[in-house]
Amino acid sequence: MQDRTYTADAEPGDHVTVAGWVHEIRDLGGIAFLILRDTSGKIQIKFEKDEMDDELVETGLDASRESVVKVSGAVEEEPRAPTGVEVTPDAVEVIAPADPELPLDPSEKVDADLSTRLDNRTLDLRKDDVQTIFEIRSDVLRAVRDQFREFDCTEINTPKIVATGTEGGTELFPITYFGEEAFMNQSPQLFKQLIAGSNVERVFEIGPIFRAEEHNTPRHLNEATSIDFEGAFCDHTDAMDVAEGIVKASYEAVQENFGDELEVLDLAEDFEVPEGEFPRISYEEAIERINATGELDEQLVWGDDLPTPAEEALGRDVGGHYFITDWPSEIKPFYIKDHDDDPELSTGFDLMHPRMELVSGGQREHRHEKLIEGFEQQGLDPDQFEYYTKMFKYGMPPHAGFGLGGERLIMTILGLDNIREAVLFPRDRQRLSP
RNA sequence: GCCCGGGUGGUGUAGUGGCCCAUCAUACAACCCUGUCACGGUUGUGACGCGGGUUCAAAUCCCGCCUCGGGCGCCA
Repeated sequence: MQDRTYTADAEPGDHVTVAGWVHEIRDLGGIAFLILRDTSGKIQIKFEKDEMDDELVETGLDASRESVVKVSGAVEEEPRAPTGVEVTPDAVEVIAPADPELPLDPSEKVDADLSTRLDNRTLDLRKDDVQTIFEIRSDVLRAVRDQFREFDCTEINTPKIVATGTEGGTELFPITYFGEEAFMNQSPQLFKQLIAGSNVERVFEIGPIFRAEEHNTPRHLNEATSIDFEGAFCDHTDAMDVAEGIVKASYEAVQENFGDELEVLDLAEDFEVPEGEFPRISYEEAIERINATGELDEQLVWGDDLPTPAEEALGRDVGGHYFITDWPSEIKPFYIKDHDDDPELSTGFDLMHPRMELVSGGQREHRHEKLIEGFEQQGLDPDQFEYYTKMFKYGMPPHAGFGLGGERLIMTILGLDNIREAVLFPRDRQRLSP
């Protein structure tokens, strides 16, 4: 439709053809208004019954809500119209009628449950705030890519069908690959390391990860988008700098490109760009601070993983993004390097938002013998990972990286209650369709 | 995987054994209304997740199943 004008571009004095959905019809008697909605916004179409062709009026006013219509007419300035302009139609065509019984209400007079919304995502996305979530998601991913390029990174794509997992076989979705057992990849971890070890050196990937865990929470998905970084000749502090830069660039993009929308929409009321450097708190200090809050029933001791209430208590105490560094080696995976001067301490770090963990990263073990030892210590068979370990025999530089949960980033930026709000078609324990 | 709490018109809800051929909002239909902007008014349409049980009587109590939400563990 080359002759179609977006509703937002209709200027007084123009004769336009607009096309979109019937948002609402308000019939006042002698005069009636049809509100037509497209991706750019809404515009009012005026029907004066006594002064206009009966058939045209009937076609326009008989259209059910959410039908797709095409309207041609003169655009006039009209202070009484919601957008200051309205169209007096000379032609109306219903292109695709909608069943009057809608599975949810896109005009948002009545809320729908999340599961009803996800079952009818097309209609759900016709709401301004829902559409804006995904416009923002798109822009955040653009900003993330731009920022990685600032950091001299090359974007890569690694396989999602793999022969072995990253950390064993328990959380993987098994599939059949030409009669052989294979899995959906839970993380690009091993592949991105193999590329960082080439002279590409610094890489990032934005792609899906698959986890077969049967959790059912507002912050977990079985298919998620991972934002991964890996850099040769980087240590864990460099990786933290990159993670911090990526998160801040995301907030800045939202502020710059969607600041006005956030003001208007019922979305992200508490939005603010994080200021200053993210504090880097050692695991040991984190435990002390959590215990000092007195919010936990039991005191934490060295070696404990941090349970959800502990993370929340520390989040309230810190009041913004922060890193937890220097985790005990035993609770971090085999590919994370220990500190040279203390093998009990790892270079692993997490980047936390007060609500939840966003990033997990660290410096990697690049020494072949140590890597093999690590496999054995975690009860994994190094032979199964030979495609990975053998490349550590041919000059693997020190390197570091992280994985950032893409949906968690969007969720925390916008203050969404449920991570499913940040995915068009989420995959969770119960949902495989649509 | 474990532990809680739910499923009532198209949508969102009220309703803890009879007072309910089930409330309200929205939607839809009809009528009235010439400037609405969540238009307003009147009338009407439309529902107790599935199966079994208890009872004179079940949306309501019990059992099983399906399904949704939340918490925990673990994670991004």
